[in-house]
Amino acid sequence: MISTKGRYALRIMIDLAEAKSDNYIPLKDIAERQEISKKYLEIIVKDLVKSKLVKGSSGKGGGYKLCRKPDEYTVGEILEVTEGPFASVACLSPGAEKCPRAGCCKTLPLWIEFNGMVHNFFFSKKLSDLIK
Amino acid sequence: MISTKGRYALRIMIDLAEAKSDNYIPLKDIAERQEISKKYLEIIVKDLVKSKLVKGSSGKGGGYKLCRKPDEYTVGEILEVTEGPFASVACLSPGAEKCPRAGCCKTLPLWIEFNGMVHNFFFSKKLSDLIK
DNA sequence: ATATAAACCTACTATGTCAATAGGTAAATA
DNA sequence: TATTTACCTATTGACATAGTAGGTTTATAT
Repeated sequence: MISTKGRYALRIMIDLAEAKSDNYIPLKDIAERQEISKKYLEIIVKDLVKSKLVKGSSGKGGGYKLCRKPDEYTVGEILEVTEGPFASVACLSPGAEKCPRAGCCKTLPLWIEFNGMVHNFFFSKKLSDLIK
Repeated sequence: MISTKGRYALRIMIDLAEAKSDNYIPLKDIAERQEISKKYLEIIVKDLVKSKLVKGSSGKGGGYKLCRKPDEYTVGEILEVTEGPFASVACLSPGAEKCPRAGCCKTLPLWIEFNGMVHNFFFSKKLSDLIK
């Protein structure tokens, strides 16, 4: 289940990618266009800034803009920044204590295969694929 | 993220599918083999019984057994019974109030495509594929 | 008949995550 | 210097997850 954080992050990125000018776009404008609380978007955009997906500029005339061209972002990296790494089951999440049953687990190969498929899906989609 | 309920349900089904005899298998045995609390498995197996995936028999000599052959179950139906329907985002879950932005949402096609892929993955895998 | 072993049933609980809200401070521009 | 914007810390209500606890009913073996 993709949470609102990831989905809203993607919408922020799309909104920025669709901007005609090279100016910084205030979050207030994005919030209005996307009909999402600006306060909540602040939390999300902070993750995007921290991960160098967007850059912010304070003060009058400030806002946010992309750091790269839309075809240089994958959907996967945008989602991972806000949702954490893709892991369909707990035992596959990075930093999980290794399961003592891993050697004999009949379901593990299924989760690994699923995880790989999900990863591949999102990392082969680009931000530019979602525009227009 | 697949929760323990779905994962344990799958392990119960695999355990039953691997039983040599046609006898009912007590949950106590499954719990010991799988190293999962029997009490918790009771909750999960109840869903499996309710959905006619397994049948139970009370009393001495009782337990659980499959209702069909292992190749007649899909992994998808087992997971859905315990986890609820697959829905990668809230707006695609059955019974969700329809989103007013659906018409112009740039991300919706992505979620629909992803959802379809996940659904197809799990419903084309059979229980018998996980054995041995 | 009766002891036993099993399913079946209802309720409770601790913990954590999600989806925000609230109220500020710092920075840059007009 | 007023205004606009990003940036920061803390808090909250609701819900889901992952169980635990203790009992009742049902069927079999002796």
